[in-house]
Amino acid sequence: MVVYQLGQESVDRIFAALADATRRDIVTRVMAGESSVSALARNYEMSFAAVQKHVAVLERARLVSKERRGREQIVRGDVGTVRAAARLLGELEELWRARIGRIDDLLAAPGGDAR
Amino acid sequence: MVVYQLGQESVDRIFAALADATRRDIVTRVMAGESSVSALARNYEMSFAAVQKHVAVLERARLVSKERRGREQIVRGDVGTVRAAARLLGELEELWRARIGRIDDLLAAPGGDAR
DNA sequence: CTGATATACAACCACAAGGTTGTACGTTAG
DNA sequence: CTAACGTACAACCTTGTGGTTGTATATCAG
Repeated sequence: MVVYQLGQESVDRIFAALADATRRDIVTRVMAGESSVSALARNYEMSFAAVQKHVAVLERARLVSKERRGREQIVRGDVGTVRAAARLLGELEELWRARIGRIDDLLAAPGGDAR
Repeated sequence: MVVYQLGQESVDRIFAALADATRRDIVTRVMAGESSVSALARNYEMSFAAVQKHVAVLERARLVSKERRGREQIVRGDVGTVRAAARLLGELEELWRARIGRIDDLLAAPGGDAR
């Protein structure tokens, strides 16, 4: 399995890409099954060009990839990037858990102020 | 345990808030241990007002909460929101897994094209 | 070849984001 | 009381974002 090592700008792009309901919907669709850009566009009430831009944002964030098939571009979801993002959130949870652990330790120490 | 049910705008705010390295750093710090806004501000090379704005963005996204303590505002991380975001990403992974499962089924069916 | 389809991309617009400085006000230290 | 500290917020500026329309190009059907 490929392990993703992400720079700050990559993380910026991933979360920024996910901060739009249309783009989250696109990712949802292509994770469930690949689709051409025009087929995706038919699902939304905006112009084809707008959808094309959304796909481009997702592509820059590596949340999806495109592959040309004849005159169509087939869009696929990239689960590795999703997992990388989920792992970052998991690390935040871990920090929180560690803090709770320390608080428990403090409460358990009768003298307190254990430096 | 409280289960978070998020509207689209809430999800927008959460991911948008996480799409900035300074804000991710703030969340990281307050998950590890609470801190006043001014103490946070000392870690960055921007103005106090800028950090204050970042905290406000995180607060609107419910990634952190503030509590006044004397003249200071104490910032704390909200692990529930982080978990809610992680769960959304988990659902995307789940869609992907389901798709892989279906592809396996197709490959396993000798006749193919089972409509 | 012709016409419809799928895409790419530039130009434009309105508005939000991320930063600054300046001002005001409540709280704590001396 | 006074001064310093911590915060809040408004005004402003520059850049980015999300949409539009228009034009160009490549592929497929007949």
